[in-house]
Amino acid sequence: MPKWYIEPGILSLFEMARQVSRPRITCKDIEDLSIPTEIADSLCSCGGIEGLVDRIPSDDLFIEMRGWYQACADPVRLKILSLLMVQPLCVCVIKSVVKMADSKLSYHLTILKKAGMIEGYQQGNYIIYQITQDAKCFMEEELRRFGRNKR
Amino acid sequence: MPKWYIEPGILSLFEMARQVSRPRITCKDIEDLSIPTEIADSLCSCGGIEGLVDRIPSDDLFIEMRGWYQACADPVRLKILSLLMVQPLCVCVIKSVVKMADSKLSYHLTILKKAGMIEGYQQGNYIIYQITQDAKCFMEEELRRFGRNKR
DNA sequence: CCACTATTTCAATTGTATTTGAAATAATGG
DNA sequence: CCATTATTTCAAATACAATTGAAATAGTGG
Repeated sequence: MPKWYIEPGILSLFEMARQVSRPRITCKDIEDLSIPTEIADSLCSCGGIEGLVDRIPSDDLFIEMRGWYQACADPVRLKILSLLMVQPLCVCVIKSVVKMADSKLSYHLTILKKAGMIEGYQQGNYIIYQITQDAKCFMEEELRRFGRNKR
Repeated sequence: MPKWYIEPGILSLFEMARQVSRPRITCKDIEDLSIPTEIADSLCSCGGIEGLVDRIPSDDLFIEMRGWYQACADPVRLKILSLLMVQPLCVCVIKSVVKMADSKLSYHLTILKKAGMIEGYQQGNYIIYQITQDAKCFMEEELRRFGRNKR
């Protein structure tokens, strides 16, 4: 379990600092920034700026995540992913649903492929795309989340 | 439960079509596209192109989802979200972690705010940002997913 | 090998997101 | 009201992603 993982429902340090009488601990790396007491105190009890940084993932992970969300940041691509959740499809069927120029569709398919969200195999003249396991899990979860919010 | 929701683990129509002897049903909206038998059959049993479209969410939902992922599609913004999962923070503390020009940071904060992922309240001279409940749930789930994949 | 279809690649253009630095706003304390 | 600090806004410049149409690739069937 990575050190930055926070169990849902656990009282955050900030919430604790709010409830406890102000201890006014001073941490070396925050004493030069003059910040509100409430923030300063709870920041101190998690180890100051350093402690804060220790509790978050590495920059590399954020870069990896960025790639995934970037691929999702387009309604056409999300639609393609949803279509492929129903069943694997060849490009021409996807095209007949999303209705766009071949090269444009191919561009979006390439982006999804590079992000590891879909994969294609050739069958005769056709290329059949299917959604990857990772993307399927992600989309199931996300459609649930968004479906809940709006009816 | 929306009609496009698919219970995880259920045999997809595609998988079923694979196992059943080929029925060669013809649907009006796919008979003009000449596509591989395997695809055609399972596509028919889900109602052809029309049936396929019925099983996916509306374009509006994809547009809404796009907004969310677009906001996530940046390592700095993901880092800010992670920081705010530890505790609410004022801009100057965030700045001392992500180390960038004020206006740049403010730009990214605005994007997260517009996406409904963070919200800020003023406290004296400072503005304190906190992560919203929706964004917190999302990030917890997502950090779990990405944390699992790569150690 | 040829003609045909499905799909991708490429280079040029267009469009959108990000960065930058300067100026504006807003709260504070004197 | 003034000077100070924290933060945002704005317009111009830069960088990056998406669109377009033409050309290339790759499989099929004759």
